[in-house]
Amino acid sequence: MPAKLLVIVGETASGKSAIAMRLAEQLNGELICADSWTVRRELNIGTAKPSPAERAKVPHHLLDVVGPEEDFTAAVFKRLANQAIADVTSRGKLPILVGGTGLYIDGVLYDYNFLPQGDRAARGELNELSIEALLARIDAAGLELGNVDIRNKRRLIRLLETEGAEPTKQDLRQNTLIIGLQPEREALKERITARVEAMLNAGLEEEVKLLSERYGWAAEGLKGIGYQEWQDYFLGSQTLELTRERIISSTVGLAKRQRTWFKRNKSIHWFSTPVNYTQVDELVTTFLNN
RNA sequence: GGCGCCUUGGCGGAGUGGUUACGCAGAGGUCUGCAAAACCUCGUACACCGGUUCAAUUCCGGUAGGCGCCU
Repeated sequence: MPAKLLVIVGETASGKSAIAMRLAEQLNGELICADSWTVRRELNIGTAKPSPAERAKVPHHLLDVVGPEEDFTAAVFKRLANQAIADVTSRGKLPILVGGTGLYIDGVLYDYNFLPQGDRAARGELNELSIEALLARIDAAGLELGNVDIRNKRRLIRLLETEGAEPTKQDLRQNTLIIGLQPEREALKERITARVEAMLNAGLEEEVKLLSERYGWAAEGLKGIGYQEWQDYFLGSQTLELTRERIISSTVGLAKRQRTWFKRNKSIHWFSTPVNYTQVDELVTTFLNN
């Protein structure tokens, strides 16, 4: 029987951090961040990374584990997250997995057997090919398309890389409680707008400028929301106002895709926001006492 | 008052006498080593009233609103 694990999921700006901090302090817990962007060093303001003050109050794991230009994958995350969970548990504390990157979370909770990693150079070459050419290669290799989306290049490339191997997953990890936060649409949009405003006031422009100069726009870390939108601005072809609008709109789009991802998970206990803490506490207490 | 031009789905913006672009926004969805990624699906709108026609958003006339010029 694996150790108890509390999980908090939800779309971006749904208020996950606040409730996670609260529960961690209340339950003597430590946070493990399941976020594909806060894992990167130097991306601080644009990723809404927990502040030094918050990190001093409650230990946060898996922040700042790779540089802005390095590769990072869901499979690596899974390994690190499992190590962190074991570590926190071994010290008698409660691990709390919190984040909005659905694939990372599911990889841990459902024990995905990530298939072999593709060769980087080969992937680059395959990327140059057309859909037709990729389909021809798949056919030549004798691979079955199955229900792979044939209009999605990445999936076709992945099929070639894995040579048609079947991925597997397990049932939900035992001793796991998943709490989901679902804000009302309009409220979320307001929260996102306010957050982007706060990022700008906190010096996002300067952060992006430094990073783009140091690593270049092609670096992985500069491709994220809150970063790539600045490229045109620095070229002088886009106003600050429009840059702001684009960041907000990308973020809203992200929230929507995250919602879609979590929606299909029937094991999540949903809470609308503002969160009713009494109900959450009740649920968590019952979980921990069983 | 006279003459001319314009009026397309939430916004922008094409176009056609019959098969009803497109972009953005919005909605729904897929998802196993790039996931803040990549990809898929969804909108019968043509100001109003008549007329011509087998058929009008598309042609003709009028009405309303907007824009411009003239007296």
